[in-house]
Formats: sequence, structure tokens, C-alpha cells
Amino acid sequence: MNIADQIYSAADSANQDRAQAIRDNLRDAIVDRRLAPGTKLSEGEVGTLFDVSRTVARAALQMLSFEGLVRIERNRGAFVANPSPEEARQVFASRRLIEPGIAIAACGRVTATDIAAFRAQLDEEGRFIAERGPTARRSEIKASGDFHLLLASVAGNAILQRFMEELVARSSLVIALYGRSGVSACGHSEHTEIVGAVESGDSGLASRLMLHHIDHIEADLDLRVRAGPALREALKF
Amino acid sequence: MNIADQIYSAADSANQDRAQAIRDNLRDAIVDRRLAPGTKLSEGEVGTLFDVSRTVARAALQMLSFEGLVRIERNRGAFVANPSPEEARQVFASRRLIEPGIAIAACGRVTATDIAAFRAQLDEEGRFIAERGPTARRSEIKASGDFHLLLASVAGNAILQRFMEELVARSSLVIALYGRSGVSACGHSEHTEIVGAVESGDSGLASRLMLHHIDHIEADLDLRVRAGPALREALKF
DNA sequence: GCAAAAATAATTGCATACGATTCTTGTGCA
DNA sequence: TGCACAAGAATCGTATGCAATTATTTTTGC
Repeated sequence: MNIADQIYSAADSANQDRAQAIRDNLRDAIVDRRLAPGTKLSEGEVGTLFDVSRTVARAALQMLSFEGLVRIERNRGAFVANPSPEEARQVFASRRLIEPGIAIAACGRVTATDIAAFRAQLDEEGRFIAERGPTARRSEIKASGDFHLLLASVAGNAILQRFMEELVARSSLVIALYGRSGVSACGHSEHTEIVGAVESGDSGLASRLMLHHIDHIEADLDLRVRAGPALREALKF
Repeated sequence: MNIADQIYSAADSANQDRAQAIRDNLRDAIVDRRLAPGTKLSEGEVGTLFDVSRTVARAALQMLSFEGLVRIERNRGAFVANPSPEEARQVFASRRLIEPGIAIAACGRVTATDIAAFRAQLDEEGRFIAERGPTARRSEIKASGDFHLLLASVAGNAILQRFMEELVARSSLVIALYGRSGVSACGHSEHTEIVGAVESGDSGLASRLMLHHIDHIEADLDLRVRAGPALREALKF
């Protein structure tokens, strides 16, 4: 199998580090589910794909492994992460701990510009929900994640923001894997409510809404261990 | 200046990845303040020190930069991080958000073995506090951090545990930089109280004690911007 | 004597090379 | 037919080499 046609070779992003640009690209591909969990990401292939040497491809994969999106096995290579139900639970437990606090912090720092950004974000979310098809579904998951990242950036804590980047990315992977239905419309309305609470400065409400929102997301998952994937895994896929 | 004599070349740790072993070593050296903030960590020097090529030395430095212990500037190299007061505040804000939750989680999962480990940890802490001198002081900071890491491991969430590893390491750096006195004895007694609360399963108490404990640690810092370092920084050091 | 500029040295970014490990495939034997 | 094993291919881990960038020293001009 070739991963080439599953990735659009980027040209966007920062001009800083090439490895970082590759990481961003691969992360998007993983979160968007264009790269299925378990897919092998060989250094050589990634390198030729992005037109760099194995050295920098390797660095990009290393970064992704720190974020938990890629699993690296010594002498075997890198694979798109395949989070277990237990891992999924830990991701959401972490979010339940962190995000209400982020919502509270955001209440005290939100500006008019931020509110405008939120409105734009919510609009985009709404558009994807209106559309049908798997592509729109993926975009919707991504947009939903972007909402949480926007809130984290408003909160003004760079460390928590980075933690959230990791958690949101892993959540997207988990939702793609274990997501059941599309209560996403409900999620969208919850986002709207949260923005309202933040805008009015009601930190208690914002915090509570956020907690319920995370609970709802997790409640939509089917985290029972499935025979299928587990078996495949046991058979080394 | 040579960093060679500030690092004891390790032989411990896992035999997994060499880069990881080097990272662990450098991290200890940074957290223990054997490597002063701002110190340049050149790839070549690190490589020869640990008897590896620049390639793996570079990977180790990369890891440390992900943890925020090292700052990498393109084409200039890696330097031991020099956290600003604002960064310090963010570190503690993050801990205030996460650690009470960890304490609560630990209440529900703590075992007799864990309690024994806590007792041993507290004993060691006590020994370092009894001693005098800068070496004991460093060991004390480290031991204090280890307590929080132990608690995080008991809580049983691998993701939060990794976050805490980063936060504790950065805290140690911050304390070494901005720490004022030695209210550490007080910190030790607080650790003891927290263990007591966790042992008795009183999650509310454990959470409250933890929050106060973090507040106390931060209260001992002098986070006013100092003229000295800022000036030096402005003059490119 | 001192600032500016040029030359030299040191260091990083990246590509490539090579031994070591793992995966694949084909063959022999039961 | 099916399984064990070995040769070959592919891939990884790491060292090294070279161009580009940055730091340092020396030289030059005033």
C-alpha cells in the first residue's frame, strides 16, 4: 500500500523547520483519518514524499510519537497510533481535568476579537454539520477540535495550550475510531452555549458546560473492546 | 567553559534508546542545576561526552526541547532553558489545575504497596532536609519533585503522568532560579499530610491540601523581574 | 587607539553511507 | 500440502561528510 495518495503534499505552514512542517502535515492526515491507525510510516517513504532525507523525516516522526499520535518500535519503525479503549478513557479523563479550568481562565481574558473568532469558528462548524458524507464528517471532527484549541489559546497559558493540542489530536483519533453516531449537532450547540458563557464572563457556568460537553463527547463513544481489531492486532495485522 | 565536569557520565537507566538515556542524564543535570540556565549544549560536545555521534546527541536535545527544558534556536544550537517569571506562573497555574485531580484519582487507586513507597519517599526527603549545603538542597528539590511524580504514577493515567513529569521538571528549574528561602520543611510536612489524606481515601481533603501545597510552593518564589539577568540577556550575554 | 570589515574557525542543518535488524520470499523436506 | 529454514530485500540505527550559517579573531582604515 502506498500512503502517497492519501496525503496532499503541503506548501503551507511556517517556514521555520522542515521537520515541523512535515509533522503538521502528517498530524492533519492522521487526525483526519486519511492515514488509518496502524498504518506504517516508513522513514524512507515519508522522506521521499516530502522530498527530504530520512534524517528530517525521522525527526518529524519522533515529534509525533511524543504527541502520542505515532507509536515507534525499535528497529521496526513508526505506525499511526491505534489507541486502546483504556487510552481513550485516559484522554478524556485528562480533558475533564484541564478544560473546565481553561474555560474559567478564558472568561477572564476573552476580548472582542476573540469573540469574533469564536463566531467564525462556530459558523464553519455549522456548515460542515449541514453537509453530508464522510469528508464533511472528518472536517466536522477537525472543526470541533479547533474550537477547543481556540478556547485554549484564549486562556493564555502556553503550556496548557500545548497539552490541549495533544489531547485534541488524540481525541480526534479516538472519535474516528470509536465514535458511534453524530451527536455532533448537539456538540455544536454546546459549543455555542460555552461561548455565550465565556462572553458573559460566567466562569462557573462555562466550566460546568465544558464538563458536560466532554462527558457528552465521551458518552458517544463505544469503548467496548471489539473482537475485530483486537484479533487483527493479535495476528500482527 | 566546559560542561564535561558538570555531568557524571551515566551508566544507569534503561538499555532501550541511547538518546533517551542521554536525555534523562541531561534532564537530571538541568533539574539539579549542575547545568546553569542559558548554558549552551552543543551537539558535538554532548556527543563526545556520551560517546555517541552528533545524530543521537541531537535527538536527545530535541526531546528536551519538547519538554521545555531546553530552548533550540535555529542555526544557533541548544541552550538550557531560562524560564521567565511569566513562564513560571504558567507552570504553576497548570499544576494547580492538574494536581488536585491527580490527588483525587490517587485516592481511589492507592494500594498498600504504594503507601510503603510513599513512606520511603518521605523518609528520603526528610534526610535531605536535615542535611545542610547546596548539594543537599538540590537533592531536596529533586526528592520533592519525585514525591509528586510518585503520586501521579499512583493516579494511573499515563497521559497526566507524562504532563506531570514535564511540569515537575520545569518547576524544579523555576525553583532553582526564583526560589527564595527554604520553606521546604513545611513542604515536607505538607507531603506527609497529603499522603495521609490519600491513604484514608478522603479525596476532598487530599485535593484541598494539594492545592494549598502548590500555592505555598509558588508563594516562596520571587517572581519579580530582575534587572541583572534581563540586562545580560539584552546584551546578548 | 579604536571601530569596521575581512578572514578564519566553529557549529549547525541536512544528506548520505554502512552495518545491524527485521521482513519477505522461495526452497527443501517431512 | 504444510512447515521450517535460509537467502535476499527492505528498513532501521548511527556515524560521517559537506554546504550553509554563525561566532571569533585578525586585519585594515581612520
